[in-house]
Amino acid sequence: MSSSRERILDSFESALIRAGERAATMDAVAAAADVSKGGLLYHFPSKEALVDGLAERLRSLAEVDREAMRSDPEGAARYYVRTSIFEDSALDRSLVSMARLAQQGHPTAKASLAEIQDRWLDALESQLGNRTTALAVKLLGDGLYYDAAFFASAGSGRTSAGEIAALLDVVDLIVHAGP
Amino acid sequence: MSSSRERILDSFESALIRAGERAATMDAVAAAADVSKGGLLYHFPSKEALVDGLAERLRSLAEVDREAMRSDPEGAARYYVRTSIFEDSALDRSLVSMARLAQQGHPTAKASLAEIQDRWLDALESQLGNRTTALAVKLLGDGLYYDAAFFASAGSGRTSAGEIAALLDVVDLIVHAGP
DNA sequence: AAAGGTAAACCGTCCAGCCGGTACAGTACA
DNA sequence: TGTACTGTACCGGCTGGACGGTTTACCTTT
Repeated sequence: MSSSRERILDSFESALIRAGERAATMDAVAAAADVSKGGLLYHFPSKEALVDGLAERLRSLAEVDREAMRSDPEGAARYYVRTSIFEDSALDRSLVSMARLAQQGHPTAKASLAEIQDRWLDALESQLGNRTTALAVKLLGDGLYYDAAFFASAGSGRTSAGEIAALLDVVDLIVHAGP
Repeated sequence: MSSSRERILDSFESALIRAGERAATMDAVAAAADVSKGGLLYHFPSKEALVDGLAERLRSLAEVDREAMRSDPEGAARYYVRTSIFEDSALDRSLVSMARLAQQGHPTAKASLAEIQDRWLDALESQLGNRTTALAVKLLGDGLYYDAAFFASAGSGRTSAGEIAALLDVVDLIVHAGP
């Protein structure tokens, strides 16, 4: 079985995604992780520590993703939009849960997300050679991502595979038009 | 002075935008609206009623905006992206505050937002005559909007006016390429 | 015009319950 | 013997909501 520490972080993420920050209480997380409250506080002495743990995990996952984006055979732009459909990957979950915290005004979460966003934009720009093109591609992906994150539990799969394919054509159009 | 009812709704919005759902307590809203807690509960007998009040206001603001979009001289696509920069309008505030609630898993807020999103997409599609083009334009605007909503209090004006202008060129490109 | 009535628009306080966190004694296992 | 917990009991602070007044505005009736 995975370590208690990881299980706790997973449970914290799940609670955040499913029901928001308010429902992600220490008691709820401990119960979901099959750990006593004392056990939870042994690993993470405060809720802030729990958030820090999540932020660190997100940072490393995002770094791996940026590397994958850089070396994707279809190019960074297509990669970014293609992977912007919410498919419940470790990165997706980490990102959405951090977004939930950021929306509550949590400073650590906000800073963590802002940093990651900037790095993604930089990575796109360095490959596409153009700030506007990079921004347009990123925004398109972000729109897709946020919509999915918002309505994840509602109408599942609001954007179909066919629509994504068509959208990728639009991405090609934007990228090729760039100087 | 504006009516207590409107002032309460405004205060509720402000609290949600500035500090998230958790900080938007009944006490805080009452204090900000310069009304006693009893007075607040007179107008809105529960927190749910407060959300309903916000949802209704959002619905009517969104309807006005769709009408403006339909008849904009520059076209619906440009209008949508142009107005996706968060500029603290009544609609912006209403939308962001409802998004905060939706992120907390609030059913009314989720449904309200989902409905509005669909209508916007329909309005874009009916003018652009193409689903994919409409979706691309909408996602671009959504990305812009969500980013702004997330980092509103952080780096103010993360997307400059010049970048918006360049982005609007990209919008033209997408729209003209459509069949 | 004075008196009386009434309903809407509030005020201030109290309460049960939940939340994060503390404290600590005990336990399984390597 | 130390590490990694469990379980329980507890606390202060905050939250949504209930509730019983009180003020204000506007009629009627006399």
